[in-house]
Amino acid sequence: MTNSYPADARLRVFATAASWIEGAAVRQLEQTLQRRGVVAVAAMPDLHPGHKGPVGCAVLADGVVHPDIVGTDIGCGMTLWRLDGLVRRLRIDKAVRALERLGDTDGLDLSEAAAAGVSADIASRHADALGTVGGGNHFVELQTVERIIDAPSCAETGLEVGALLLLVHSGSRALGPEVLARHPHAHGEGLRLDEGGAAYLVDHDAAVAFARLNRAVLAKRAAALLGLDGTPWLDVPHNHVTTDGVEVLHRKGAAQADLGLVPVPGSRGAMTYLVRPDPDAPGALRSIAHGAGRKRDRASMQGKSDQRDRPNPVGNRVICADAKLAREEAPEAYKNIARVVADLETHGLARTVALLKPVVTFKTGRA
DNA sequence: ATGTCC
Repeated sequence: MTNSYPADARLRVFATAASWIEGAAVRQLEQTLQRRGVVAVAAMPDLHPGHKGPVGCAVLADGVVHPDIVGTDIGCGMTLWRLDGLVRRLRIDKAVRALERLGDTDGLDLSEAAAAGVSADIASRHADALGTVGGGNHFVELQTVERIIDAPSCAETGLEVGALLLLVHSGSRALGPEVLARHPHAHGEGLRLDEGGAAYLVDHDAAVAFARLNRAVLAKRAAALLGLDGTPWLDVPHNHVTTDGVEVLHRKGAAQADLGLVPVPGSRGAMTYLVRPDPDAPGALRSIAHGAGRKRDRASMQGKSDQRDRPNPVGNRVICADAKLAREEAPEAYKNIARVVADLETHGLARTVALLKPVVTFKTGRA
């Protein structure tokens, strides 16, 4: 059964019938099209309902910024680091014990804040948050290259089967909600760039920088705990605003597609697809899907098994001391990532470069 | 998503 999407020339939905999209998300798309200044919306195959609008879309507006499209987790995104190790030489139990200590937050090094474009004010007020994963769908994951799909691209980057990688999904922690609250806006009306929108964007950009630094600190800590040298490779936000001063491009759970390769993770029990986006794909607003997308909301997962010890096709170890969170984030709460990426390929938005397999997933060390 | 309900 296919969804019926709003008949609106401004809307493109990059999903086939195979990627089931909840009716509530489609209705939210309709509301998004009614917001002031919206000139185009690109919906991705991982689209699902969110708090103030659908997650998994890019929204282009003319002269107006809508802080509640981006929401609280300003700057959230994915960072991929390369590690100088091979999975066949990895001692899994030792790696699990090492990554369990990601929950400790003692002795964080703030020396890199200034170089990363984070002000001393923010760095000092949010020092305790720096290098912390957070909750929800955030994670740090040790991965290995499982399969090469695009051999020339992998040869070009030196990516080989069995290599180890770190994928970090996190955001601006408490800074994002603080920025959102500091810029009151009417739902649907947003803020014109010349009446408060520009001021929001200054604070927003600081949160984006803080989120990026937070991911880098997390990756650096994880590499150090594993005793492996790590090299930053990719950093791709999927919850933010970019603007040329007139057109305002919001991404809400949609990865930026003009920064090079993008890691598109499935659930904690599924592969991550490393893809090469086409930044000029017509109608896609320089964006692609940011993950598998939820197919079941968090509340509906309670009362089910947390699946922490259930074997999954990937066989990764999961560190998650919080049973409630483990249930919410169970693999069956998410769509099929292979299907989502197939939809991206069908529509010419991206090509798969390699499949990355989770080895150890860190969610949270505390309940 | 959130030093998430003190």
